[in-house]
Amino acid sequence: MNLSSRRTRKRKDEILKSAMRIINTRGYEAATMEEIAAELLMTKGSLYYYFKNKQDLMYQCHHLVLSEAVKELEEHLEKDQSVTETLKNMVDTHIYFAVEEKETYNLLIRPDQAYDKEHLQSTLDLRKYYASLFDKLIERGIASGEFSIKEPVIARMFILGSMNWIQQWFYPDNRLTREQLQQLFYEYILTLLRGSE
Amino acid sequence: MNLSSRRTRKRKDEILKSAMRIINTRGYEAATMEEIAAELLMTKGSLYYYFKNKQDLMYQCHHLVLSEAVKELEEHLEKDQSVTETLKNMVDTHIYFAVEEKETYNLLIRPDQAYDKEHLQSTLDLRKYYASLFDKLIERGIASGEFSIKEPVIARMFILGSMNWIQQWFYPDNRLTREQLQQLFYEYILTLLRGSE
Amino acid sequence: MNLSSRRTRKRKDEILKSAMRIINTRGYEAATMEEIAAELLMTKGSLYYYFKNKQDLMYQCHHLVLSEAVKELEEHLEKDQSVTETLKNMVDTHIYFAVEEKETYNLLIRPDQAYDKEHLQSTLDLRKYYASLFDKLIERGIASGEFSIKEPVIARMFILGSMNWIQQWFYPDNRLTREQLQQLFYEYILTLLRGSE
Amino acid sequence: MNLSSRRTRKRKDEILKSAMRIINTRGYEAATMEEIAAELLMTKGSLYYYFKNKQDLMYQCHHLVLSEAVKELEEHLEKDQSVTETLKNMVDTHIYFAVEEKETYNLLIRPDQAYDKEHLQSTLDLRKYYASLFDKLIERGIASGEFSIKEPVIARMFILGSMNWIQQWFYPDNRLTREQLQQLFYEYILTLLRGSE
DNA sequence: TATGAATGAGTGTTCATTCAT
DNA sequence: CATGAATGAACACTCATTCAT
Repeated sequence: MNLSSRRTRKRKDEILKSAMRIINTRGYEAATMEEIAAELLMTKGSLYYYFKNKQDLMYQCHHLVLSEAVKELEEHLEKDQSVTETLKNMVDTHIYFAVEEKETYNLLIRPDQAYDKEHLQSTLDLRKYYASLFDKLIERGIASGEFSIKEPVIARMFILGSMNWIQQWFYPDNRLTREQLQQLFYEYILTLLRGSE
Repeated sequence: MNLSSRRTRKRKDEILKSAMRIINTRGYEAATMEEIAAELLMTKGSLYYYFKNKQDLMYQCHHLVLSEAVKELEEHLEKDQSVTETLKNMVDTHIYFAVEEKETYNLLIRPDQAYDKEHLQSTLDLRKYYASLFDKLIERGIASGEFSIKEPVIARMFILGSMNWIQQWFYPDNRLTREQLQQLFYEYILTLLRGSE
Repeated sequence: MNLSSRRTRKRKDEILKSAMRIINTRGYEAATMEEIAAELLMTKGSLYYYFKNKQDLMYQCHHLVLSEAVKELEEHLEKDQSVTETLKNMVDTHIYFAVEEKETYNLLIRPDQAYDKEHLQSTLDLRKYYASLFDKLIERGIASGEFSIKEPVIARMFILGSMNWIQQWFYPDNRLTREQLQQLFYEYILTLLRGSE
Repeated sequence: MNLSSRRTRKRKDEILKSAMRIINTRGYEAATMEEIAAELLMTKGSLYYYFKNKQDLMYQCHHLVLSEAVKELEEHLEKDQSVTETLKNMVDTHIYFAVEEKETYNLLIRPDQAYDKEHLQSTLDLRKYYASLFDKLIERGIASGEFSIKEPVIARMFILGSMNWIQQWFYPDNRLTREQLQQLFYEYILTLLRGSE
């Protein structure tokens, strides 16, 4: 990769960061190209040098965050740790992204309305893969006898849902820090997966 | 209440029903006054006779559904049943609304952006009250020794989140009916609330 | 047709007239919705109450003029006149429209770029029908022995082309009025169609 | 002329050729600097080293083609041939350019909108000169008694118009090749110019 | 009550043009 | 010479909102 394309890459990333800030503040549809540009002291038109259109920009934001999260989860799964330790790490990661990246992360409520067919498929695929990483962990726990849960896939939906919803209500303060929240959710999930008896 | 105002009330309700259908199909921001009116064979302008503006219409939709759900929950709590039976009923109700009313119900992601101060406060208050009904049940379970859960309020967030998220992924089919889903979620929640030991 | 829809129809026609003026001055692509609206002391947005989009407005302009011309030609053909008299009338009509309606008429150079599939087909069909009216006349002349021309369809192209081009160069003044032009062109065309011997 | 300016000249010509291709495909207004540059594996900005602006580039395209056609016509006129032979040659040339160069050639419908005063005057002058070459031929025919036509200048307009319009409808195929078209048009024009008696 | 009509602020997008490097 | 990057004016189109009738 040459110098120029590296610079372009860097600028693109700056724009993505800026866009994410706006998206996480205003929401997907309310985020305007104008505002995103303004944050970077650019003009609307300049964005179109880097991104084909708004949808493209949005998609790349979404994809970037999701990819980073996926990478972290994969690393946790590959490490040689106990199932519970891995669970703690994965819960930490998921909650971290849910809290820090809010909208950009995972709460794009209507990808079918925001994206065209191609972008949509790619997004759904990545989400599915993301979810499958949690399935893998749960299966591992079941295999080792540590977990005992009915309908593990639905349970995974249950668990991810509870974590995704965090963005709706959680604002870190001294009464409840993110770390405490992560610990609590880990314990709830563990209780759930271990089963009642 | 005289005849004329009773007619107005009826018409208002029709509009609300129509608006809900649109909102649940298109989403909050994508729902246009035009489309809502069209469903009723009215014209855009006429809506403004009944509702001050779009925000007002949206708010009343939201409020109506939430109020109905609240009423059901209150009835479950008042009935003379065991804690677990009450839990099952409340879970059923919540999931029912989450699935059937989707967007109108509870997934207005950014009430702070959609509503002005007055409407916002009222909405947040109602939500808080709604949540408190679940808290009440949990406390009852703890008092009776049936439940054992750390930080019950956070746990309630956990539980409601997992149910709210259902709308994001669940489409009823023969592999998983709403009834089965309600049963499974009830069991998960029970496991969680009973605690591990 | 009720009063209201008659009023709408009238307003639509006013807009079409205004649009034609702009189109005939500025050209198809250079004509902006803004300018068309301004001429009517309306705002851009209002145009969209009457027409789906710019393409729709343009198409209806085009279609209106073409239809009027077609009607006139049909009338000429139906009248009980000699072939040469009919020819004179048809030439008069064609040149009249070409001069007075310029762009709107027939010089939409790239209908394939301006229109979507549906509008395009309809336009091409109408043009084809328009041309066929001249073919009909020529055939009549050939049948009666008054005309003698090789490849009559190509000859019709030749003739219509020469008339269409008039808009490119003709501005009526005292050296050459439209009536004189119509007479001259009629004679040229007659000479051509009668053949050399 | 030094080496450097010769190179510039060559590059300029390449750009003109490329631009013509685009213009003849997309049309005058739809042709973008971006696309023209892309065909040459250049960037938009570079075009401005060779041409002052888009108008300048367009003008030079137009001028180049027109000049080439003028040169050919002049050669035909200078050759020692019969009037009819010269006519055939000139018709061949005109139709050749009309078909092959389409838009670039002669169908720049609104030079007054595309060009500023200077470029416009120059364009109109060249066109006038171009037309005068046909006038010269017609006069020659009249002088020799071979042609008999009323208002020869208007007739020349008639003839050129019919040929210019060819681009609007003609796509060469086996039912009608360009050569056949050229022959037919020559015969039509000859018939016309010879007059009826 | 209801509507037809109009408005105007906003939004995404395009594209010729400029200029430092 | 060439380019990457940025600009800004223009444009089509949307939609909540208003108001006379």
